[in-house]
Amino acid sequence: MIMKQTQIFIPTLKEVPSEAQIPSHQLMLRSGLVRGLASGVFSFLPLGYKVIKKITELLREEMDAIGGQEFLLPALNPIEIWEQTGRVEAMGDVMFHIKNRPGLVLAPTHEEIITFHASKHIQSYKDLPQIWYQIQTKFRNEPRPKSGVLRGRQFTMKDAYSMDTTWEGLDISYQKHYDAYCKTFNRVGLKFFVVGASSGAMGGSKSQEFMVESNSGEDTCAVCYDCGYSANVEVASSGITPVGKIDNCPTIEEFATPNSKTIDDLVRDFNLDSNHCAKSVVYMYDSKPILILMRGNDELNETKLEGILKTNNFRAAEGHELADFTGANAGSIGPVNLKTNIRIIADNLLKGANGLVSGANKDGFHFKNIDIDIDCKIEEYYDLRTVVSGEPCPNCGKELKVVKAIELGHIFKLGTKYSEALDAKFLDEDGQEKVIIMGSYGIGVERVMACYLEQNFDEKGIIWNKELTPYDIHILPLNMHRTPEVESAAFKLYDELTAAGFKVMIDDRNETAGVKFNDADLLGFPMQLIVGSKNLANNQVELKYRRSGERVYVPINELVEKIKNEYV
RNA sequence: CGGGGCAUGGCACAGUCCGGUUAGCGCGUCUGGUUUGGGACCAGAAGGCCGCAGGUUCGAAUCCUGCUGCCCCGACCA
Repeated sequence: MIMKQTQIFIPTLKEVPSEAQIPSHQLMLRSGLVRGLASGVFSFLPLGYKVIKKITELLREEMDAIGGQEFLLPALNPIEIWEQTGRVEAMGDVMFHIKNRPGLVLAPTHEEIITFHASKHIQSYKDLPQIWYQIQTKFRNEPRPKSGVLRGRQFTMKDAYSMDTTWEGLDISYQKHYDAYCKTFNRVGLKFFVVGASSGAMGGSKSQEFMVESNSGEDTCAVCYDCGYSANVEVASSGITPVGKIDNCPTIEEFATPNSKTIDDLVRDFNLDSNHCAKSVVYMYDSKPILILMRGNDELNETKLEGILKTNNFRAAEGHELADFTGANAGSIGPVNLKTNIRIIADNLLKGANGLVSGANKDGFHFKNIDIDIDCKIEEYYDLRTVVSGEPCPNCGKELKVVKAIELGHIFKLGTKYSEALDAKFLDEDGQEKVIIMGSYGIGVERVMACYLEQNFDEKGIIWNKELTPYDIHILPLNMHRTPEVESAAFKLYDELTAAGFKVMIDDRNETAGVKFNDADLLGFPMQLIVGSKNLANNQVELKYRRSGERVYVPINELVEKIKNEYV
């Protein structure tokens, strides 16, 4: 069948539907790739499904290349298997439960099912290692679906699982996936970076996330594009210079600050350097107070604090608690002259600092010329602050960028959590029974598409590349319906290009040139072939490259060869 | 789950505060004609139980109550 635009279902929209907030969602709707069906649930229309199929094919190629074997596991799962690993409880409300068949749940991921099958059939070390993967629909009852296809209740995931006999084997399998993921995302044409991550409810040891920088993202990461350092801002550090000592600093002295409640007030009223204004924040943990001393303009990172306190059971102290423990209200609290004996920790940047200004624990008064070594009782110094954009990279010293990011893929060293729970064992060379050592590796298929769109569009519409585009070439015959020579030339080119292996769509609609140009730019296939009577008179057609906008006039008999050479 | 916003032809919106014949505009769609290299013009047309259910009223898109759905912020997020 000839791919005539009049016969292909591509419901484009001139205006942006009000429900779409982010570029990828707007573009998907406007160019007729998807339609929303319910919150977090989407239908893929023919053009969008072509893109999905291209992504999944690419994923298959890269998974097969590392020895992966494709499965198709059911989305409908017996709850018993999930109970054995304790994840019914761990997943909580995220897992959909079937109401009129209480023994069944909808799978939010597939570690359990893979391990179940492994436990039945993997018997010997000779059966290992294995890499099993699938591309399948997942169901998660997200509390708040958002950002179009980025966070849905139903989505497609390429999930892979490795099974090894040893931890060294797991390292190898993990590295294979790491490399395969880099290759995949490079082929797709995404700018991405990798960050270390916590494994959360998945269990296991090491895990890394593949991230794409985007304002639509839900994670915040610090990235250095020079040396490749990257980390979630929850754990990121920077190479910023400590406050340090100044020479000939006078001794500590109290002074009245009646109108200075905040660091900014102090800086303004007394012409101070905010870096020398030490900020004190008081937290309560396990019913005990702790005073945290930081540079005045720094923000406390609660994830880091959680690591230090070894509990997530903490909160900022309330007003009356501040007065009870320190002797002053917020705005005049400091590490010196505290009413009660409380634990004090400080940020690394303050180590050895002097000349500091901080609250006097007496409303309306501060101390100046504080020497932290002489005047304070700091129990320990830690990295407590949140990294800010522009600070030096802790690795190479170049500028660090703090960016929002979308999580595209996640790789885990699972270990034996699932194989132990589901009794997936094998006999080793010595006849010893051992537990299979597993890894788990996921990529969100729709997210690949959305991330690509977030990175590849302009005011006119989408800019597809060869790897993902639904069609390679868009033929735009102008005034085709009244100029037979245009029509015959356009269809002849269609045949030749198709025969040469390209996916071609021909805009045979009876529309004006402007309409065709604008729709072609919106749909964004890499090349547009404009066939008009003027150029045809010179035996030429116009070739427009969507990404650069460049147009060249090509003799018809050279066209196929030219495209073959260029489009690789 | 907490907070906020929205719901009127396919899309984007006005009308709602202050109730009153046939609910309006732009885009899109259909018909005819004129156009024809960047969303063209003229003429005509189709398409709405104004989210759903109750209530108030002589009369409800408009006021009241309940419900549902969608979007945003937060919480949450293998």
